[in-house]
Amino acid sequence: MLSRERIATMALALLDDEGLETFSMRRLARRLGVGVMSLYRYYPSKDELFSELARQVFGAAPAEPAPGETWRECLVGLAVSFRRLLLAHPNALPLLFKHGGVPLRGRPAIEAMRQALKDAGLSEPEAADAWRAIGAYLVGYVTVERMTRSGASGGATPPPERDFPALARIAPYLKDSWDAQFVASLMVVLDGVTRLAEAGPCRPPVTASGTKGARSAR
Amino acid sequence: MLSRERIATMALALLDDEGLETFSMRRLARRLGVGVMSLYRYYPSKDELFSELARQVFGAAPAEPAPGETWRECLVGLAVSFRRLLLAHPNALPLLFKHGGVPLRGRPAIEAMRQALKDAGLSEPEAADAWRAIGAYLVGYVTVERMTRSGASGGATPPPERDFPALARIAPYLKDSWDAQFVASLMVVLDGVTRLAEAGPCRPPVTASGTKGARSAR
DNA sequence: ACCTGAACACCGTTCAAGT
DNA sequence: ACCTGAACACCGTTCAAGT
Repeated sequence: MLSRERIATMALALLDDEGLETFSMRRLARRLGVGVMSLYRYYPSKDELFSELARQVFGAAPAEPAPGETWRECLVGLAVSFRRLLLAHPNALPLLFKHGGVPLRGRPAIEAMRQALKDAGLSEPEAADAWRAIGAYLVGYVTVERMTRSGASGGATPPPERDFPALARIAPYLKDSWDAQFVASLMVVLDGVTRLAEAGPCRPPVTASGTKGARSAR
Repeated sequence: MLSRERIATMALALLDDEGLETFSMRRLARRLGVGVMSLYRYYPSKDELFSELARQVFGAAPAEPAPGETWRECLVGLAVSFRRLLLAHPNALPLLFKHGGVPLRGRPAIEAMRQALKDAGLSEPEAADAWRAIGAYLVGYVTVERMTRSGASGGATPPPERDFPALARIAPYLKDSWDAQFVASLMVVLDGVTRLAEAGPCRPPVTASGTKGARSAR
């Protein structure tokens, strides 16, 4: 018996196994042992199915900030969680963008991140700048990581799925260099946030003088 | 008369006009007024053609650092240039990753960036962390920008192609909010680099204590 | 209610010709 | 030398049936 859930589950498995490029409704149907058209009773199109997958992969309940954390610890925790979420199904990463109907803005983890920035003492516009810096870093790092790690495309790169403890012992996790470098470079970004915070809430906005020397591209 | 160049030029035009999703060898051939198979005399496969396009789009001569710039000005200039390069052909951005044979590492702009970081007083490993932070920020920001700007997919989003002067007057450029926010958040990252530089060359590496409180994703 | 085969308008690419 | 049509093994999706 077919169902939306059974289809979505198998679709995610197929995506993890074979990659986005070779995914097709016909292959999915073959795996489920049904005719292609049966799928269309449950999802009106491939796009709708992909939207569901995006929701399932990236809509996972985000980590709750632990009480008593500094804003920095909170941001590191959220960033690490987010990266693990993205890497859990590496082949689904492009779906985050194409089917971006995922409500990123309202999600608790995102709000927790904004709150952490406010706790750091940033004004509203400063927090927005910091938020974009961190968000772009996250997306960019994982994108580059996915594309660089073990060849250019496709192959299922099983993520380090083991749970790492909620408390301090993540040193072994840091042995893997991708993980370590992710955190190390994140520190650079967070140092920038620290500097913003230290400059106080009345820091003047960025002016043209700060961008002197920008040059045309070609 | 067909040629590698004529095919590549038309392919880029087709890509800019209609997006990556709907690009096909058959459509390209129709646009050139030839049979599909003629294309295969010049490019052995669609993948090879795409590699050529990636080289053409992202291999453009990068901006030279102006003499007398501070490292910060240099980095801002390079980042802005790189973003404009990526946005010049937004539909080609995915090619940068899929056909990443593009020699990013050896390119002058990249080396200039590394040099700017050394000028800031960073040690070799510090420069590597800072480099990854900036690089991930660039890729992430442009990726998010591309996916958010004017709907989810496809449509040709003509970039602001006007040349802006090499000297200070880039204030009008900053009127567009994507541009302004790109620079503003880049400042946060660069503030982090400044902090690294101020801490001196002997700053201890990131330790597990800095990542206390990281939590599992689900 | 639930599933499906045939058909349509597409793909990328091979191969054996055409000029 | 340069180009090509027919053919193969694929796509997503519509539509009119089958059970």
